[in-house]
Amino acid sequence: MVQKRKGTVAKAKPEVPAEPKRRGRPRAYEPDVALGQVLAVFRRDGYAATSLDDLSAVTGMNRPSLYGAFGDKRALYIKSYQRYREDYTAPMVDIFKADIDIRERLRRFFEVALDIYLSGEQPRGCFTVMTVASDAIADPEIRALVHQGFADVDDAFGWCFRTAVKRGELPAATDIAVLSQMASATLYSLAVRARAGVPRTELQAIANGAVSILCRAVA
Amino acid sequence: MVQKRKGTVAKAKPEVPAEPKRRGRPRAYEPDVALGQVLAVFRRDGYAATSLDDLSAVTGMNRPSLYGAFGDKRALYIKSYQRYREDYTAPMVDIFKADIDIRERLRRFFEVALDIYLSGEQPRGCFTVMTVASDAIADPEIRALVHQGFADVDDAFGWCFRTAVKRGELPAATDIAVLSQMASATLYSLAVRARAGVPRTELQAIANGAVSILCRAVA
DNA sequence: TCTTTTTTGTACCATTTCGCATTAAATCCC
DNA sequence: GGGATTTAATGCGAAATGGTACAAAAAAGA
Repeated sequence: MVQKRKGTVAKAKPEVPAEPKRRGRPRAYEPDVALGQVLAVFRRDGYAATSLDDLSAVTGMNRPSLYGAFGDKRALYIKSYQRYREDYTAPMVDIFKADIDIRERLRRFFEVALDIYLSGEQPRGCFTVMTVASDAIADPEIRALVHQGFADVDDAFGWCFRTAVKRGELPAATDIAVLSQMASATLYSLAVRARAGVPRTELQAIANGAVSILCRAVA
Repeated sequence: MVQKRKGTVAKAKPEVPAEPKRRGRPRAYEPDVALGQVLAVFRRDGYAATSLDDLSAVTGMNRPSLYGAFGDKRALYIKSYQRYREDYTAPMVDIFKADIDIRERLRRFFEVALDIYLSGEQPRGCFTVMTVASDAIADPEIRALVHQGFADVDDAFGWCFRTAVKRGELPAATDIAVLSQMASATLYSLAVRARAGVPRTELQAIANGAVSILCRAVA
């Protein structure tokens, strides 16, 4: 039971942006928390291997509540995917804001990625890769999300390399598109190897090697 | 019905290495063919989303026959994985034997990979990546196969770069391990994007870009 | 022809899965 | 307090799933 404040000083403190004093029986769960738990299971087992009972168990919600709150399994997966993306854009934005050179920026980028991929007791990898590798990729809406994910990552790296060129860290003739896709490739490779159980030190070595190749001066 | 020769000139021509005139009712299927069909379904839908009924349907074998021939679903998956690896080592070996420079060798490597990843009416991607991204990766034996797959690919690229150094195409100081892992990363990236529906021309551009980065002379 | 051997094909079982219908509970508004 | 409203909880039902038992079929060998 989570009850937050009981109608004492309600007026002065809005807390959450909108809490319009709902009418009926109060929810026994926090939608955000539940979705986070759902995401964790999807990340562990993938789309097909996850049953609604699994999600019911992990959230403590029974199936009808789950259904009422989020919709069917497909809707739950899509919401989980969006949640995943939201969760991990914040730490990435920090890296963009930092006044650092391209090597350090890439290093931090891969470091955060490894945090994500290795989270949990068992390494989870990347939700996007898991989605692509599942039968869920046959779904047009999900495929569109994945494509957006690709583009966002490519663009993020593109910004990094473009900024590096502006700062004079890389030559003007740098092929930004190619480097970005190579950096993205490194990311997917880390995701795959991480989920397969490759230890973090080894993954860091791969990331470091990638940085040195991607940032070395051309002849 | 496939019957090959009936006891006419059996002695002179062994055809298949061992066909010891089996005793009971003849099989109504060709194990190799069936396993190929099983592989195709696993590649399309992944481990969890594939049911024994699906496999029964595609092979034309009923479930008990399937079970008797290959074992349970897990055994079927492992055998499919091994079959996948076997199927695609031959074309790779050809690339090793060819007397070509590193750029051409990598180009062909990625070309064959794209043939694999884009095979079928719907792009299938890489079995290894699909396995990693599924819940099957929790299985130690399957995980061992995946790790072997990683190592084999890294080693194959390693041989390519080592040979290139020997041939004077790359400087002696080349970090072969790093380049190999980058090439592997490119491969996984192609696999992921291919399965997500990225068109071949775009994938080829990525591959070409990777080749130019991996083979450019250092400063 | 009759037995033995191997596979096929049908049927079955226990469990899981998804989805929904219905009832019980908890809160707000009057 | 009484109705309205929203959610929780139980449970049903139809279909799918993995796996197996058992009898029929098709071949070889005696």
